Order: sequence, then structure tokens, then C-alpha cells
Amino acid sequence: MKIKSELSKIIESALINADINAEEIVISDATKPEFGDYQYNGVMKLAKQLKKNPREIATQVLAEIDTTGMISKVEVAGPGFINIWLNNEWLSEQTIAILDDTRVGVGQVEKAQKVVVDYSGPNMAKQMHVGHLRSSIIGDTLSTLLEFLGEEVIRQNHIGDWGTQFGMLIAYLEEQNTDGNTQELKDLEQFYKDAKVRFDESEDFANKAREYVVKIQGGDEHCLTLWQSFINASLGHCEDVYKKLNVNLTREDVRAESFYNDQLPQVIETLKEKGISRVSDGAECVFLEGSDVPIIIQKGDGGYLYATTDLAALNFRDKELNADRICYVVDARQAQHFKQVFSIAKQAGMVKDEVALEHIGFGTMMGQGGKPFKTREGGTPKLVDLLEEAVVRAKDAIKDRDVRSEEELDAVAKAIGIGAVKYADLSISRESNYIFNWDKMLSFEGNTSLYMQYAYARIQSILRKHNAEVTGSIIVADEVEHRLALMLLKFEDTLTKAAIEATPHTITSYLYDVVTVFMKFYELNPILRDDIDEATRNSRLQLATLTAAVIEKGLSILGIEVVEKI
RNA sequence: GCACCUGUGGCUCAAUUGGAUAGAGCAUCAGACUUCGGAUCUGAGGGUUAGAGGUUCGAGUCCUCUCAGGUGUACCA
Repeated sequence: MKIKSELSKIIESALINADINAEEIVISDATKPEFGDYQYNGVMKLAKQLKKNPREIATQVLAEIDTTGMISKVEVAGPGFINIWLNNEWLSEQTIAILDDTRVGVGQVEKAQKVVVDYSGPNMAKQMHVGHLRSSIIGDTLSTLLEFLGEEVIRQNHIGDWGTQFGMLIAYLEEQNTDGNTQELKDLEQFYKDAKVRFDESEDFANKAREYVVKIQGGDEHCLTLWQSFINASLGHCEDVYKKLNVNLTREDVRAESFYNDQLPQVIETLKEKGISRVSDGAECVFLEGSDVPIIIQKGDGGYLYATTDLAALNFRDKELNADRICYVVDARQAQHFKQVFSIAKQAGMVKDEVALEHIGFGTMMGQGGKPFKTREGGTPKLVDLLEEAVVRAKDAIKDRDVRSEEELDAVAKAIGIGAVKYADLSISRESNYIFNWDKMLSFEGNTSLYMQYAYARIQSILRKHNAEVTGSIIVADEVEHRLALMLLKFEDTLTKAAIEATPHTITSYLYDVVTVFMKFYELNPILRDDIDEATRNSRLQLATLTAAVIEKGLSILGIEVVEKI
């Protein structure tokens, strides 16, 4: 239900009837319950343009507002706000209409955009660590969200599979293989360290490593085979993490750095031809306006840099993938890099003007005390370990709650533990740094996934207890039911906003509001108690059912599972 | 040096992009139970939005300066 755009239409025709021109009509949520459900604040701006008294204009507009359908009441307040109340019967009709809808009232976009979402992008030389967490889950949520709204999403996992360190790694892999020991790749971190030790201790090995770098680049079959098997193993590690994390990235989504290798000379050629780049100190450089430091696109020795690869990728995404919107879910510290690369790509016509290029930046994950996240030993924690710890902690938190089988406990612990890690991350506004805190994320209180999952389980418990078909209508009878029904109908507006701005926390804070209102409703309005008449009971049961559906769908967009019992 | 980002109750975060008296959760204190799952709910205290100017009907949000912290910045990605 697109409530805001429905209201915009009503206000628009009121403005037309009042003989007033307005370009864009923005409806916002009321800031307080006394001010109604929604408000239109545009009159003040219009009054300024028309040089008239805002309250006078507001009164004129007010007289033209149609209050026969969704709106029950309107008023002029303050300097010229128009406050809007929605009709309870309208809320009843709308909520009952979406009760059997698997999309809980969320429509699909009329014209699908092609959206490329570039996220995760792990480096194949190393094990995934906590630094990859945010990109992976924010990007995945964004993808799921856009897909749900009907956009055509093309996921791109731009893995780092190219560079000098691979010479060392495959040389070491070869050495290990001849010993018949292929298990070494279990721990990439260790493998890397061991290879580095060999590199430092043996001149022969170091030379071989350097030689292998050149050979891979030259297309040497033996080396490429080694390289490929290394990448396969490393990618396998990533896939384990994705599976644990409930992140939807597959091999089909992998478009590695190396994929763009043969397009790099063309990128340089194009930039040279268009006069965008020039040689400086032996390197091919682009000097952007307002900056005296160049962006190097080709080193003095002929090698390419990541800006070059990114340009090739942009070109590919525009020309081959035909993207309308390209989102890079990458650490906020790379803001400048993307600004530059986007600017060059547009100047050079590698990306059409109308294509939206967005850097979806996010802040750094911090440990306690706001310092960089480290293990007790001072290293960077591996993502697998972190996720395993989350599940163990979740299990510990719920093990005394209820008698159940070990399998059940494991499944619930997994949903809760992983959900906690993801929710904690997604519920903070993307751009700010975020402080990782186990106790907070695994709390039943406050804005946590566990609180949402708990609310869902409670509703399921009520429905199980009732154990019968629920029919009849939803009667929005009092203030709290009004708020709950309206909240449930706001789902689509919320998702739309989150998709446009790429802000998952919009969804979490909405879900938190839904659950808070539901908890109030639940305290004030008993459902199954004996003295409740059947019509009321059915109405309340249906509101509860719909609430559960919104929670379930909302969490699933965040890649978080619900459980029937906690 | 230059550029960008951040600064909101004790702590962790919001604030619909310039709207009404800046909202939540932790924590603190005070209440509610013969519990439809109390790991819940109700209420209270706690703020000069780092500071100073400015723009206007109206500023946490925009502009200028100052302070504090962070990040990036020529051949890594």
C-alpha cells in the first residue's frame, strides 16, 4: 500500500481545486500522535512563493480535501501545517485485503530497472575476515530488497584474484602438492603466512614466485591451472561463509578482477584518445579538476591499477549488462576513489549520462571502546570464527528456556546468532562506524533481531493455542489498533524508501516500531481470554497474523530467519 | 599541507533530507502479574544537538569561522 502517494493525489487535487500550483507534493509522517497520522507541510513554501499568508492558504486547501474515503479528518495547525487523520474503516478494509497476500500488500515497480549491486568482493589470497562482513550483508539486503520490489538485480562479486601475491601462493601450492599434502588450504591465513616464510627464507623460492607472476600473466598453462585450483579452494571458503551468513552469492555472481584483464589496454586507449589522460612522470595519469594529485591508470612499467579495473568494470556494466543503476557497496573510506572513477567513466562515455552511479559507503566495524576490531591475540578475526561464536553464544542464551531436542536447539541458535550479527549491523545507519557488542546484539530487549524473533514466536504461540480457522473482518476499534493497522500498511512505503536510499536501517527501525506497537496492543487488548467475543477475537487474531507476516517478510529481506518457538 | 567525513542525555543510536515541544534503547529510579510466552508492559529523571556567528516565518540539518576526533591523499587493492 503506497499510502503517501495516495495522500499526495488527494492533496494534489485539493490544491488544483483551490487554484494553486505545486510542483511536488511531499507527505510526511506526523511528528506526534496529536498531529494526526500524516502531515502536509508544503503550504508554507507555496505561501512564500505566492507572497500570501500561509494559514489562509492552508485553510483554502483544507476546504477542498476529500474526506469521504481514506481520510477521516484534517486540520490546519501552527504556521500552516495540514494534519491528516486516516479513517478506521478504510484501515480495516485495507488490512483485511492484504491478509492473504504473500507480499503483504507490497506492490511491484511498474517498470523494472536493471540494478547492478557490487558487494562482498573478498580477496582470494586471504580468508574472509570481519572487514568483509558489512559489504556482504548490506549488499545482500539491498539486492534482496530491490528484487522483492520488482527490480532486475544483477549481483556482482568482484573478487580479488589477481596480483603479485598469487605468484608466491601458487608456487607454494605447487610445493605442497608435490608432497602430496593438499589439506594445507584449509586455513588460508596460515597458508599465506607459511608461503611468506618460504618467500623470505629461500631466494630460489622467491625467484620462482616472481617468475610465476609473469607466467600467469603470460597465460602459462601450468601456472594458470595452479592458480585456478587455488582460486577454487579460496572461493569455496567464501561460499561456506555465505552459506552460514545466509547471503545469496553464487559462482554465477562472481565477476573477478581477472575477468577484466584483456579489457584494460582498451580503457587506456580510450582515455588517451579522448585526451582525458596524459603521461606524467612516466605513468599514464588523469588529472581531475580541483585536484593536483593524479589518478594513475597505468604505471610506468606498463602495469595497471585498480582504478583501471574499476573503469573496465563500469564500462562492462554499462555496455554489456545495460545497467540503469550501479551500486558499489564498499567501505566509506573509498569515497574519493569512487568519486574519481565515476567522474572519469562519465567523461569518457564509458557509462551513459543517465546511469546512476552510487557508492553505497559504510563505516568501519569497531571493537569495544571504539578501537579497531581485533582478536585477543591482536589479529583480525576470521569471519567463520565470528559466526561460529555467535551461534554458540545464542545457544547459551536460550538453552535453559524450554525443553526441546538438540536439533531444534541448534536450528534456533543458528537463526538467532546469525540474525543478531546481521541485525546489529543493518540497524545502524550505514555510514557511521559501528561498535560490535555481543551482549547488546543478543539481548531480548531493545532494537535487536531477538526481540523481533521473540515477538514473532509469541504470535505463533497464540495462533497455535487458538488452533482454528480465523475468519471475519478486522475491526479497527481503538487508538492502539488504529496505530497498529496503519503501521502494518506502511510496509511498502518503508521498503521503497530503504531501496531508494539504500538504507537497511530504515527497515529495522520500522520493524521495531511495528513490534513495539504490537506489544502495546497485546497488553491492552486480550485476544484469547474467555470474555472476548468472537468477532473481536477474530479481528485481533487477524491483526496478529498480519503483524507476524510483516515481521517475517521484513526479516527475510534482511536475510534473517524467524523461528516458531524460542 | 590539501580534501572528505564525524561530533546529538552517562552509554549505543534515530530524527522522513529545512518543519511544530530533538525521539528510541541500554543503564538509573518508581510502578503493573491468580502470566493469551513477564526475556513483557506503564511511568519518571536525564539535552544550550562540540562552540561562535549568519541565512528565514522556522536550523541538529544549509553557509562561514573555531575546537576535537577520524579517514584519504603519484605508480598496493
